[in-house]
Amino acid sequence: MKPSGRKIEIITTASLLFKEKGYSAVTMRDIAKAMDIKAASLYNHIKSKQELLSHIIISLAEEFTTGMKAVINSETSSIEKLKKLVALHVFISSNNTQAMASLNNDWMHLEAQLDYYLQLRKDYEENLRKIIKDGIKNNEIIDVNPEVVLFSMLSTLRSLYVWIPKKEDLDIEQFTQDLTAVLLSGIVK
Amino acid sequence: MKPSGRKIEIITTASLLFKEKGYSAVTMRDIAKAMDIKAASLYNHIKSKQELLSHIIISLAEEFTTGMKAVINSETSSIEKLKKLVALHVFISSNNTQAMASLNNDWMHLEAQLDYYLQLRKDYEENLRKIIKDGIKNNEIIDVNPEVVLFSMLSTLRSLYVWIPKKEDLDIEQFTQDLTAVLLSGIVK
DNA sequence: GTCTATAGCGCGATAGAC
DNA sequence: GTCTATCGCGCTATAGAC
Repeated sequence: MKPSGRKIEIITTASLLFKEKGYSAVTMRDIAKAMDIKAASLYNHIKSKQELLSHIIISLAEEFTTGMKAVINSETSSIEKLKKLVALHVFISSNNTQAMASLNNDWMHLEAQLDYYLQLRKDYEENLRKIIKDGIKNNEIIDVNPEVVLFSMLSTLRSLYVWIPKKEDLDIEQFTQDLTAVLLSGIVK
Repeated sequence: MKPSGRKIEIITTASLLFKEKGYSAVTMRDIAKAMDIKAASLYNHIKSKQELLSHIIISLAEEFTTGMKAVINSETSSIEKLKKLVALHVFISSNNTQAMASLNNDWMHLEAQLDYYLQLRKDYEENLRKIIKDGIKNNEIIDVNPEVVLFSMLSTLRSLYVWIPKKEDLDIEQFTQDLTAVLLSGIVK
């Protein structure tokens, strides 16, 4: 059930504003003004402000879930899986820089879909944790607390949306390579 | 001008709620309710809601600035400076887990002090960038895009406040060591 | 599909009693 | 130092004209 036409425009505009100020600080009047219409007109296309947030966050979260499934089902080494995940995050983040902000910062304002979101998030983390632990068992990854590795990787991957749009003319291929190298092999010579 | 007594309690309560829902979604009535008083009573101790946010963010930002100055003035290798910065972030974050949330997520709602905050933040990043670039020149750090290193480190360090309180009985010493190892030397065996 | 008008509510903040 | 009462405003959302 992909929304279309005017509704897409509203969602896109909302994402942009949610990124700047956060869901709670953005009003329907702000969204309308950015589209040069009146706030009441928005309701001809959408049901509520909450519906906007919900659509933005859930569709992105499901995209990550789909990507994670593909990685898990690919029969490669743990390190190779981590490399695929870095690429997945760079890909999704660079194509959804605004929506990623809501996913990261406004999920707590979800209402009906909050539990579903939390489940997707928990499953994603659990899958990543398993990849890391398997890598340690396989002797592919150093024997350090897997929680520290999980935290460090996820923090960086979740912040990509802030960083990517700041760098003009970013070569995504090159960037993915550099980031993978730094995350996996560190920076010490 | 350290605030004292009841004012401290208000700031502490506000930090806690700001972390849960963000500045804009927290009302003065929420803060008052958490303290078992009425919203109007808060104004006997503070000037405005904005004053709360401003105090929380600016005092923390200045703490980071002070820490960064000490690191820069310490005459050691670039790698040693990075290690000190990891320890600085772990130290400040573990002692201010709530306030760190506002620093990271609600700075855009600052009014009078927004420009000052942005300056502190810019200076901090600039100082870290210089440490990294010097490390590359010195042959201490691998020759990769310094922006990627800057981004990756800062993302992880800025997320510590989310992660630290989730781990009960965290051994801060051990954690700092593990995190430093992962950030500097990577995870590949 | 957009408008004007407005309902119904909650917000930050103030006044003044105790 | 906390209270009750309230001001003035902005919010989401709806009703109904065009």
